[in-house]
Amino acid sequence: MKLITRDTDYAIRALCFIARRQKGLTSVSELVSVLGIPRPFLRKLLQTLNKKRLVKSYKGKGGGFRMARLPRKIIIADLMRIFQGPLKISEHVFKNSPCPERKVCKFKQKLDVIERYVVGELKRINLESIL
Amino acid sequence: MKLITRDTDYAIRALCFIARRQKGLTSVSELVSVLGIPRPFLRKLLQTLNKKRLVKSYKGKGGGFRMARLPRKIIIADLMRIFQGPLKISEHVFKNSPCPERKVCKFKQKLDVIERYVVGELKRINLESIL
DNA sequence: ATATAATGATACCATATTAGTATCATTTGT
DNA sequence: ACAAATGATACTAATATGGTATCATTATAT
Ligand code: FES
Ligand code: FES
Repeated sequence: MKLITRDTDYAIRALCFIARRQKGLTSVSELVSVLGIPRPFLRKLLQTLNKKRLVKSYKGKGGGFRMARLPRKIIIADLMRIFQGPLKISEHVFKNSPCPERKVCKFKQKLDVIERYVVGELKRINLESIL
Repeated sequence: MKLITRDTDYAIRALCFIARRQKGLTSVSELVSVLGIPRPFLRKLLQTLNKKRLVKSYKGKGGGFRMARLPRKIIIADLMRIFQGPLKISEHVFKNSPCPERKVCKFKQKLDVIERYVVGELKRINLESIL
């Protein structure tokens, strides 16, 4: 029952580090030495963060990454969607097709309530609030 | 981000069916034909439910399963623990050892709040309430 | 120009978890 | 004795997660 996968977790730590540096770039090498995250994995994460425009990358010697927006505009729920897909916790399933009873299922209804709360909270957590 | 695995899901459906039958036993064959769950898988689930004393099994011809306690005493959180292990959603991890910063980490603190809510709610859902 | 140090793109591999099967033993009613 | 049920247990398949490897591209410094 893991809400946060390692992708997301690592990405958050990397972003925290980058965000704290007000000016200038942060290279993968630096992040690796500080955070201890496996280099190729971290590189992959940063590349997707770049594609998704959460950071801006600069190639070439002296290059690296900087934030592409204010930390308070970086929402944990968005990071989770990027690395983990849609924020859904309550899909009853019937051999890979959605359960036919889902419209009336009381259990699903209760899970939906939980889901709404969880997703709501995750949308409220931004990078600034955990710096 | 799946809260409920298929084990648990199937188990709940099976229990619902068994619980609705006030008197007498329910066999795996019957459950299979009604619920469409793969037979050996369902058998495995019911065997663990029996070991955990949520149902009582009867062997031999004409045998099957019945509830071992009132539906309202069957708690979803317990089922999840049985099939999915401890109810934890917020473990920051650092290459398989727990993260050293977890005591002061603001993100973890926020996840803890979410976790307490979720687990609290899951403990409140019982079989009766979803019949 | 060229060497170097950085990221981009992509494909691949390893491990763990989840989902499902198979087989044989045991019990019980007829 | 036989048939119909569960018990125990080991195995296999599929998927998701975590991590590597490789080569291409870009920018800087000399
Ligand atoms: S949605 Fe199918 S039984 Fe709940
Ligand atoms: S508990 Fe380690 S960074 Fe949050």
